[in-house]
Amino acid sequence: MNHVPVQGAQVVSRIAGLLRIVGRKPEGSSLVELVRESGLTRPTVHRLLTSLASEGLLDHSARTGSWVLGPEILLMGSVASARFPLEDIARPSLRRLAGETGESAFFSIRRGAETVCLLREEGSFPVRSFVLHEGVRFPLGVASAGTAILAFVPEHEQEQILADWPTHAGQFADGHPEAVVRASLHQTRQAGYSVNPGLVLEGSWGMGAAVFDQAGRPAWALSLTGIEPRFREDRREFLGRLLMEEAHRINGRLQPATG
Amino acid sequence: MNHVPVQGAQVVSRIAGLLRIVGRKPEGSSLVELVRESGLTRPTVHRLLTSLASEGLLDHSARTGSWVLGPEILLMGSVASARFPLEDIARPSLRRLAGETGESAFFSIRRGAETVCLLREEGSFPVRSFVLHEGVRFPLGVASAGTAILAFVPEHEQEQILADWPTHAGQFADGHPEAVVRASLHQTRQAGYSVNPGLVLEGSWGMGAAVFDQAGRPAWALSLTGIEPRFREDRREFLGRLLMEEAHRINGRLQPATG
DNA sequence: CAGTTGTGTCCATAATATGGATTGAATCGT
DNA sequence: ACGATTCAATCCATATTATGGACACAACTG
Repeated sequence: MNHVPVQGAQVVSRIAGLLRIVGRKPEGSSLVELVRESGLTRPTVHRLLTSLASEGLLDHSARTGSWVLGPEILLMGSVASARFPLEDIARPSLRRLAGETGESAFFSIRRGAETVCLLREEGSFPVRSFVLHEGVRFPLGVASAGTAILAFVPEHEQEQILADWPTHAGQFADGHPEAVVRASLHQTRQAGYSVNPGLVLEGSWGMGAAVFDQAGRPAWALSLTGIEPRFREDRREFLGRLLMEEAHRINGRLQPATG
Repeated sequence: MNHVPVQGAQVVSRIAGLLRIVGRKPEGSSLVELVRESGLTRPTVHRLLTSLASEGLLDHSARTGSWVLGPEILLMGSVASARFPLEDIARPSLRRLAGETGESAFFSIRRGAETVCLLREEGSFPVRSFVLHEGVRFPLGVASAGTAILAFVPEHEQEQILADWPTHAGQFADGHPEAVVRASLHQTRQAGYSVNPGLVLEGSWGMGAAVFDQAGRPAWALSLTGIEPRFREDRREFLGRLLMEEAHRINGRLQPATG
């Protein structure tokens, strides 16, 4: 949880943190889980959650006891997406990717030093990975989407992240030694697309391509995931070309996500 | 702003209020506007906005000075919509409605004693009303969507709202005397669809049909808007039938929005 | 260039959120 | 069947934290 409250109102920071955690999993989170992840005390978390729920920002499933994003978030999200017409712009590409490859296709956005999965389109192939779904966050440089984006970020920003790699990578530091990441970034710049050979979860492979905003910055990514046998050498070129083709169609059509 | 902070954390209530106000207009709101609408003092609003922006929940356009919903809202909205697959379920109906009628079509949700516009699909007819768009809220019973929903709400809830109609209707009380609303509700129950003969804005007509959730409650609505000549008597039956047909397709397919 | 309107910042004060402690409910293991 | 364990909910004295009056500044306006 590397969020530095900037000034004043740290309640805002706490609330935002809780919302983010709840928003990571569509099925929601339990109180203890939120206490653990947020680092706050139980009474505080409980009170904030209750208040947020009474405002409609969260929902509390009495049955399972889990907290999920509420209807007001849905409403606001609907308004926010007027500025980012993802369904219109990215969805068709995901449909084509999933359709032509059979794998599951994803659309992610860069948020600071993270990527967040925004859209998912299931493929037809019967074995599917559920590591990635809407709301899942990875540090930049981890997983195919984050690698595709980081590879095309300005060098000084890249170095900033790599300089303190273990901290940045957090729980993924083990499976992603700095040298491997650097090599992967280099490879990505060469090929134009990234390959994640099951580093996040063994056997669960992925490939990604960066999508650039109007200002030419890598702000989004398309990616595919599936099991290892579907990402063998001979198929990679085909998948990579497809990803880059679709990324190219979206390039420049989405506003930069400032902030 | 009829929001009663339930317990504890009233900052949450303030924050939620601000987010709601910002979320009413896709183009965002200015600081003064937010101060006026929220009833808070300027420094407080400013501090909260700044904090919210630093968390990515809002964006601050330095150029226009207006505050808009930020990328984090988009992300969370994307996750929340996994629970309410509006694009999959409601969008096709809107496309058909707009396509077959030429008018603009809308999908709204009931939130407590309000309706909130969630989706908009522009029609082809060259004169279009922009009274209704994503994020716009009306008191239940005002505008065609709110009338369609209120008409099928359990009678005691209906009476609860009508009992204190002027307060509930707020700025719309003038154009919507209680007697007119009662008649309109009755009419809606008879026909199955609602008609708003330009009560919100003269010349801007609308028609709506309620959509019921799995529990059989009127929780959503489809509606059409356009100018008066397009809603003359002879065309209303056609539009009403179309609305009800599409509403019927969606009925029961959307979860109830608890809270 | 004085008047107006809107934005941004400071800081003493008071109000508000905090969290340790307690109780209650539910699930588990033997 | 029952103590042990885990999780949820609530209370309330305390001090941390948000508050808003006052001030400063910038951008228009007539």
